[in-house]
Amino acid sequence: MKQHLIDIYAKLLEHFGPRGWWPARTRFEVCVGAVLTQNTAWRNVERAIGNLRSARALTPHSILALPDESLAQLIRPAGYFNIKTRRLKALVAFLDAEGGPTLRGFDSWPDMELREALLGVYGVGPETADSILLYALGRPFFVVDAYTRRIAARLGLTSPKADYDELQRFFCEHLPVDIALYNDFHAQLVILGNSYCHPRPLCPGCPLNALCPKIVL
DNA sequence: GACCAGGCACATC
DNA sequence: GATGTGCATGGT
Repeated sequence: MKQHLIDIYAKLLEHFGPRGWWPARTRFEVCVGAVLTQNTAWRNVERAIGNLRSARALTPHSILALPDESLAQLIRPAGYFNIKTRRLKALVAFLDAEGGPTLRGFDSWPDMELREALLGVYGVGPETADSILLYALGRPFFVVDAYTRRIAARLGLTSPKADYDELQRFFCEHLPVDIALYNDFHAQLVILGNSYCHPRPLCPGCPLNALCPKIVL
């Protein structure tokens, strides 16, 4: 199985090329995007981030200084704007207080302690925490999302009902601990999900068909 | 017009 | 502990 997962990654890499993720200009922007993309299509997040950039509100202090109503209007295209206003402010307050403007304050934190602290922030669940840990802070946490769950289930690797921790454990147990691999593998699963696994059945032409006969239509 | 999208907190049983 | 529900915009 260990080799199997690596083969799947190799096939994806060959097909899509390195993804160079996360799509953000700064580490802080990764954190903002991680909240805004909760249960939301990325193109809508891009509009919201574009609005924040135009308003020069892509810094911790500017976000914290904005009245809730103003922030909500800026992030409106990303949906759930009232909830996400609260979540964004809670996360930014934590990042600013503990990590400082460059997030360097986190450098001395052990991995698990940092994850627990993030999970304690309002609006930060396991996927948001792991996205921030991996893509903004360079920590070795495999990110599980809807695509990961769907694709792993279709490949017959995990149960469709597997919860977040089970899926994360599965990938971690069957992959070497490698931040660059975790980074690009997740990115590959997202591009695969967007390309072939939408809306429901896996399509002919999926680059995984050659490796995984179970998912051929 | 229905359904879906890179979740999470909270209520209820 | 498991399951259900609210949150909301924009694309297909």
